[in-house]
Amino acid sequence: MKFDDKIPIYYQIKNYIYRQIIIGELAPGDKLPAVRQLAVDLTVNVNTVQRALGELISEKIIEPQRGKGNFVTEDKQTIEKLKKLLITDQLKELYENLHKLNVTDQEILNYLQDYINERKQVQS
Amino acid sequence: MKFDDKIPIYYQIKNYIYRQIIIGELAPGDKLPAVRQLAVDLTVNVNTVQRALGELISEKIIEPQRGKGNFVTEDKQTIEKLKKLLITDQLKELYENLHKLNVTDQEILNYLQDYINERKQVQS
Amino acid sequence: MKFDDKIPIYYQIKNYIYRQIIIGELAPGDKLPAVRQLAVDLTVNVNTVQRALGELISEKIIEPQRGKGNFVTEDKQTIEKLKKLLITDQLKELYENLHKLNVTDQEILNYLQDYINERKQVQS
Amino acid sequence: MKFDDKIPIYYQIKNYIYRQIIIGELAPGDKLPAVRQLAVDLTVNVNTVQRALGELISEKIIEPQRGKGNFVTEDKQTIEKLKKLLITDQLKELYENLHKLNVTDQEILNYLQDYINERKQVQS
DNA sequence: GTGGTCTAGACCACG
DNA sequence: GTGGTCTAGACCACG
Repeated sequence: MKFDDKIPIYYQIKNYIYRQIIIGELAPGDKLPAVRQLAVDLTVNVNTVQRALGELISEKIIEPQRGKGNFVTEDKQTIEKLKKLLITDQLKELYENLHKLNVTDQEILNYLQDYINERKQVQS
Repeated sequence: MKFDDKIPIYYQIKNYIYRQIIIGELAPGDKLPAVRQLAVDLTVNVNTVQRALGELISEKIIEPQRGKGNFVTEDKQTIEKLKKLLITDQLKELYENLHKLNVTDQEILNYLQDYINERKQVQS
Repeated sequence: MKFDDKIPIYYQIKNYIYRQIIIGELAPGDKLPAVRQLAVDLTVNVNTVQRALGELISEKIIEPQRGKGNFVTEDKQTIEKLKKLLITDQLKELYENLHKLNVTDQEILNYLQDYINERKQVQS
Repeated sequence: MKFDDKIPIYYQIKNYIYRQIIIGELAPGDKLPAVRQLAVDLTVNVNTVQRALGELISEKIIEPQRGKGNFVTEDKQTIEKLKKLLITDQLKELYENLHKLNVTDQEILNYLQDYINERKQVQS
């Protein structure tokens, strides 16, 4: 995994795990890879992983079981809320950043439509 | 100005100045506020402002004139390119982040449309 | 049983058994539940129970009999002393912690009286 | 400072700072000693202090100012609530632990009164 | 000088 | 094997 060096790594790991849960790669009740395994997979230090997991635990996204590992919350509502929150955060950021550049609502939609079309063409 | 404490402040200042230039708040050839003034306005340390300006200078977005201050580039094409780059970066980030959450192209557009509509309603 | 995750579980199990003995749930000479049974009851690993019992044995609170199990000491004085010790430890901890918050002797008593009164009202 | 080796050090540091704030040793708006200074004073590692402070920050008890240090919240209500919470937690723990030993409400009060009297005598 | 983040490595409680 | 905590030491952003 590549990290953006402008943002704390533990923070990017949090977002990575958020995503795994939302797309179902990690289902409710699933055990996360061992902390040390995650550290190897992500080529970061164990403590950095711990920091990310620590925050996820305090957010009730994952639940630790002593000596067994960390598990994705069984509460599907929590996950559903998380998904909506992440999506809205993204939309909000795009919207506000483009508005600060004096781009109008309609232009934002057009730009996005164009962007998507271009990606399709490149792809095909 | 509020800063996101996950991202270096000097970096956020750079983006702030990019925006001022793109929306014409700072026109080509305009003199930027004095470094010390910017530091006061942004409630930030002078060194931090200097670091942001240093990078803008090496990117040719602004040009220093000895003893006079810093001036926005006269090259309108550079500014136009900058604007496109910033917009595309935003779109790309939204698009990729939502795709990582398994949101389809059409859904992205719908979500954005919904988001914009909701904002309008709140506003009015 | 719920465990405080800031304190070693074996330590909390020790206190749990202390209590069972003091309130007579486990009388002098009584056989303790089998280690494996305790582990199930407390939803804890057998090793953890063993560690707690090991310390209780070295404190002469319980006595192991080869192949038969562990038995509560017959020495009632030992139990009586244990009770006084536990109570005094509790009082000492309360007293010292509140004194560190600059609460006076009289205030401690008042606070406790108030606390007890409130509990009664909630109950009734 | 002496630490109880059954409880995480970072947790004991949190409580230590809680106390300093409640007794006014650290007043609202006061700057805390530098992280590295605290580490020296408490003879623990800087990271351990950081962990304690990190939690105090997320609890809004202290506020970090980038590059300047950490400051006690100016919100006296937050501090007042904290004090009440700490006292109630102590009372609750005493009460519940003694009740588990079958000590009655009246006995708890008597024991505490006796304990306080004894301490006075020893002192004088 | 001040806090924030990270790495490397260790030891412990628990399963 | 698994996570939790801690130490020692480093580098960076910011003041």
